[in-house]
Amino acid sequence: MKKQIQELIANSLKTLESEEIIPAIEQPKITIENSRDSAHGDFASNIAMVLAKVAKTNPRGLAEKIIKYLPKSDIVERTEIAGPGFINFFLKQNTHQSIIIDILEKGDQYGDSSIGNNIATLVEFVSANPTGPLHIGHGRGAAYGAVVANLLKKVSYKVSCEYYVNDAGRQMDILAVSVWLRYLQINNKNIPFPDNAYQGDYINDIADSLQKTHAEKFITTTENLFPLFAEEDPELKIDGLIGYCKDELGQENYRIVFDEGLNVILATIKNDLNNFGVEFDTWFSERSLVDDNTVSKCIEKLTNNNWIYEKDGAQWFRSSKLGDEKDRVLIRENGLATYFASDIAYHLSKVERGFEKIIDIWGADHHGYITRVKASMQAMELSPEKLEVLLVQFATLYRGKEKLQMSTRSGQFITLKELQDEVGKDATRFFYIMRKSEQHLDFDMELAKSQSNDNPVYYIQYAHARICSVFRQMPEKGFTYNQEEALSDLSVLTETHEIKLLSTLARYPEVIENAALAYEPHQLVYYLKDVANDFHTYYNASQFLIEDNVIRNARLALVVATKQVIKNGLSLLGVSSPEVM
RNA sequence: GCGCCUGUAGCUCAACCGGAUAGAGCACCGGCCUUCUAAGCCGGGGGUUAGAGGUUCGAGUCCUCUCAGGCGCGCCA
Repeated sequence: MKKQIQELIANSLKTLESEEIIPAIEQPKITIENSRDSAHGDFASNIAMVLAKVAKTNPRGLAEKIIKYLPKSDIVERTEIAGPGFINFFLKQNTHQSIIIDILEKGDQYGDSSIGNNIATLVEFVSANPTGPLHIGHGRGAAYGAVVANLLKKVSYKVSCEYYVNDAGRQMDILAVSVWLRYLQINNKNIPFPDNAYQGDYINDIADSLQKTHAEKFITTTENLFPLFAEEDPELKIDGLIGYCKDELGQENYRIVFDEGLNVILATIKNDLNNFGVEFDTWFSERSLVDDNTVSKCIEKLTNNNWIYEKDGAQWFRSSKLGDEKDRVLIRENGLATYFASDIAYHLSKVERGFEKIIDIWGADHHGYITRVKASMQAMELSPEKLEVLLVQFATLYRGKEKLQMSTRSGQFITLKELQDEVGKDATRFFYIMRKSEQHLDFDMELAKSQSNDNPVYYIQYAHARICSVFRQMPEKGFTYNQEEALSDLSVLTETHEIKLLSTLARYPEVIENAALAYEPHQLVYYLKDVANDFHTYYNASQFLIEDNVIRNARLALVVATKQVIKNGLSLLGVSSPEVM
């Protein structure tokens, strides 16, 4: 509808120019707003104020001329000049009412848009290290990423969701050592366990299952193990243990222990995400980038193009030439590639797999990382503008006023699963995305539980359930609903609350498009609150199940359309639309 | 110290590429259930949009500075 009004104005301006009433001017984009106040009509444009200066006239005068030359329209009832020079558009009532027909025809597809043009898009999110179960911070990224992906799909981006599995690197070695030490402890209680190894009970579980499947296969002599615990620097201590573990077990057995930890934890993660309603198309292994030489190819290419130099025994990438604060190490003195090196290869892979739009969703603590990844894409000639990095602030967990410190290594954290079990899936997902993603989120579990009845998610779901209830009661009360007849005579929907609800429903496609293009699920959340509010108000003001056939049918059609929009919106958020509450 | 982000009602947050009188929820006060679910609706109080300048027809929104908070500044990931 906005587009139609835009065209009307564009036409008028063209006429004004050709009639030489105003000079030929370069036109800015004509913006049309939804009026906040119904006294200002349905839509408003500020075009007269924007163009007044270049047209060398005053805004109200220009507005008058624009209105005079507006082409006739089927949808506009009248226009008005208001305030400093706004042009307000009042729509004909049947324009409002016809949205019901549109909604009921399109059903689940109402709100779809083609603006994404089937552009191949990769959304990578969560990607937590598989060193433990997902905690509450990951949950926010999971909910956010899933909804962003849903929104983009709705507006015709061809979306693939991916989880990058960091199955290489030191953290994973620490995990393997943690498992191995717990395994050894099963047979020898005297073996110590370092503070900075992974403490969680799940490590014991993995060790137990290792014991069950492989019995005593990984038990080695431990005489040389004990002295390693004497090392004072905890990081050196754990590195010493890693080295010892690798040497004692040998490559093959070390891999078995390592993979047991990886696979068990990854399975837990997958399971928790599925239960949370978050699914991935691909699970991309970091190790695979090393194994298939993508990493080394990248290093080679960068070296050939003089993006790499050697200093202090390490290989450095000249990121400072591309906007970064300093150069970054790709290959360490000890010969191992850094995480950043893998990431360069990973982004090469993303481009090589044909993705035109690459969305990375990271925790906000990684924001300093953006410049160097873009720099690396530049150096790799990979069009860094394809990459869009979205940051999600961490959620801080509270129990009442008590802030819960969390760290994966210490094993003290509330998992996503526990949160979901306690708060419920719908409320958890809704809570996570009802705020702008770059805002801090204080997730108070006490509050989330105790106030669960006041949670806005129920407000919206309640509207849906109420509508379902109306239709359950209908036959009991001896009424019928004839949709065909309803759609042929919607003109009886003229009450204030009806018009309000109709115009809110008409906004849905625009909301989806805006929310998708801005990667802002919370826009949809706020919109759905509006829909629910308009409906509840209407519900309290008007009776739907009444004798008058024409009015009853028309009202029920409006109510069905409302139900459809709520269901479409909630399903994008991954929240259920209950029929009974 | 440098860089990025944030600062809106008592609390938690909105405000559609700069638009009209800055809006909701919670909390507080007052109304509405012989009528489709009161998990609801209606009304009321509550603001110098952290502060000071600037840009223009017009600023919560853009620019500069100050203050306050968060995050980042590894041959960790």
